Amino acid sequence: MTEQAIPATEQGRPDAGSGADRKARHGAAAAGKPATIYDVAHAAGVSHQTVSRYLKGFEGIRPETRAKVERALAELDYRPNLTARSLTTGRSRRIGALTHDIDKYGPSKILGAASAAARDAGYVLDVVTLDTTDTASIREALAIIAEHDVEGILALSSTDEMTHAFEGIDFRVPALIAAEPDEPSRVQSQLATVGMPALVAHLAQLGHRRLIFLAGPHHWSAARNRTRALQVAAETQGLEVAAILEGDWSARSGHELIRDLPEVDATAIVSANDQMALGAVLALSERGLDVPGDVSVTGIDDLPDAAFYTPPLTTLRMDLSGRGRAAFAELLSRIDGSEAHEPEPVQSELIVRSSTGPAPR
Amino acid sequence: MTEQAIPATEQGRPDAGSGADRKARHGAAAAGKPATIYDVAHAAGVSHQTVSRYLKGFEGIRPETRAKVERALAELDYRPNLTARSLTTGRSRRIGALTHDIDKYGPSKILGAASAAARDAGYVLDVVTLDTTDTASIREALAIIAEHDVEGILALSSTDEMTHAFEGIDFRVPALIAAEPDEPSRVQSQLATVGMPALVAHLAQLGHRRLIFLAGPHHWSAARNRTRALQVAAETQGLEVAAILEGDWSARSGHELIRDLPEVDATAIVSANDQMALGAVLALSERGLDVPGDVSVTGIDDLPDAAFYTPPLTTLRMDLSGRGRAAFAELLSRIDGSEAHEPEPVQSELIVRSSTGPAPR
DNA sequence: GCTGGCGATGTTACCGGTAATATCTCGAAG
DNA sequence: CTTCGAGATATTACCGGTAACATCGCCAGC
Repeated sequence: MTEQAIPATEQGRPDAGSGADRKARHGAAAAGKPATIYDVAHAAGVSHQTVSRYLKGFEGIRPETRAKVERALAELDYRPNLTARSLTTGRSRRIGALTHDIDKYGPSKILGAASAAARDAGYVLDVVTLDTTDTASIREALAIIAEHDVEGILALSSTDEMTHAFEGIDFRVPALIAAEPDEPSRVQSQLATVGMPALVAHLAQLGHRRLIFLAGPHHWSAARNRTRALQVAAETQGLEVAAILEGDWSARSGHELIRDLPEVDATAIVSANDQMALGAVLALSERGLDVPGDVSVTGIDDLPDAAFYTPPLTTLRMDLSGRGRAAFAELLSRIDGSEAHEPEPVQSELIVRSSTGPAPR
Repeated sequence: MTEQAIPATEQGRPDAGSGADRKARHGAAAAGKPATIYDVAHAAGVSHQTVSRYLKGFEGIRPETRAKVERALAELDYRPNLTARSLTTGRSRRIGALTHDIDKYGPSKILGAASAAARDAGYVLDVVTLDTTDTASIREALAIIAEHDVEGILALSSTDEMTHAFEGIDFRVPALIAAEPDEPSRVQSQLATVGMPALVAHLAQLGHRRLIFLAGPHHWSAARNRTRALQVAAETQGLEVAAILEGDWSARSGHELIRDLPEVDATAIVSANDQMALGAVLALSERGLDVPGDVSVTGIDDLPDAAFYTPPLTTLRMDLSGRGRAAFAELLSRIDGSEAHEPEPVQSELIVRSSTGPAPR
């Protein structure tokens, strides 16, 4: 299948003889280099455009032509060069993903789900991590992403800095922050209407009347969302919020907040995530308080590990994977202009385990 | 391919004035479209090649020309188009990253570190996740990555399937699996020579003589590595390994393995990671056994949360970030052919907390 | 039998860069 | 005063695709 096998069929050139080696490159695809559509076209004895048409699924190709192309394609193990394609079409099939705390469960879970959804849609995620949370470093990361010619931008952590960095930038491509789907809420938050009330009701039913809330960092919209939901639910159901303490999502911060409390004047601690709850449980036991004997503790998220904490944690299960998928789907619909089917509201479900029990006398 | 067809008019004409609109596109960068070097060249009144030279840092440009280019560059807020550049240079500044379990702490931590290292080197990571561990799906993911024209490929989980999928494929670019740096070991594993012996010595010193090992899944090279290290250390120090039970890294598996044990005939449980240790602790307490009063438990990794388990977990801290950075550095050196400076051996350090204590009588 | 129309395919232009080559300008040497 | 050479800059080709346009062959209609 080498070059000279195609005799004088060379298209429009009169001097068929000597011209044969002029484009030796397109003969038997040179050493190791991936085959191009020109190689395929040459091997099939058609024009590159015919190959391109075939690849696009164009119907009007005669069966015998089609067969030749298919054979050449298979023989040369052709793989399209996305770079070249993207240069003309502007479609790079790449999405920029922006995140810090990728080693934290939430963002990485969302990332994983978004990435899987992306792969199914033929996209890959260009991940750029942030060292710090300041707006400047976010802007820099955005610049890197922009150079890489992505079709959309997805931010995986919804902090104020992120929101701020996104404002006033002309991305030229769709960009969105994968926030909890309810914030800021157009529709009523499912967490606020169902999940959190259920959690609070659970505590109320156990006789608790006073609780301490461990909040997430205030610059995260998800944290504010959860705090607000708790406040509303507690008020509605007549529970008193003795204190709202702000942590940073980490177990360490949950531990420190409870450890440094002058006194634990509540029978329940509600934490904005599971990890702070984990730290709180440890701090309580260090203070000689039993969970759930003296104090009940709850989390939010339902990490896979939360079922195996000692004691297993009562928590609100949040569908983070769904959030990642939904975020990607939303972005995708904005990219190709298709109608975004209303995202199914993310469910939060109360999971009762042994970290909650009857309030002590 | 004959090119004499060129209208001949364009070339040498000196009529600078009227030609201005010939390429109106390159005038005031059309609506929203990013500026190209042609736009910049036009604005600066030089050729696009001069702009390209400037961008490459070429020295021999006259100061006044340089100034014009700089001004135009700033004015148009020029950003290079990586896609176009990569088409000619073949350098896409992209690395394909392959992973499953991205929501697990280990892989995501490694990914985060690799991504940060990549960003510092001007690269981004194209992340493709895997649903399953089978070779076929890995191959498919590799095909996706290959189309996206990456300069190197990094696999973040070192399972046998991954190794197998990598064999016999001509990637045309460097590819490596981010294994624990010691496996298969050219140099002696630091875990085997320092970390694990220290852990075992710690237990021996507390009077333990019999232990149960919770191993990771055997198809992970890291799991085999850890198992072997434990066996050697135990034998060397005269401790008996009562059983080796294989889990899947998850807390759930650790819990099940210990829960289903007919009897716990050992005074210590050594787990191949922290999460299985977490599950083991819960199972022990459900069996009425106190940690560390009746049984001591240790992990490996030192997850951020491990210090806040109840009780806080004695573990071997592994430098996963270092591993991610090292993997990327190694890949990068293979890409640009530079000499790979010998990777610093990843340290493992014994962290003693309260999940270990004196062996009971 | 000429011509219009259409289906199938080929040719050229273009995307935005970089590499290779050509041209232009000037100062120094002959 | 030429000529030469080197530095500075401009022109052209090319990367591998897609889009737009051109061409070719064949059949139907007048």
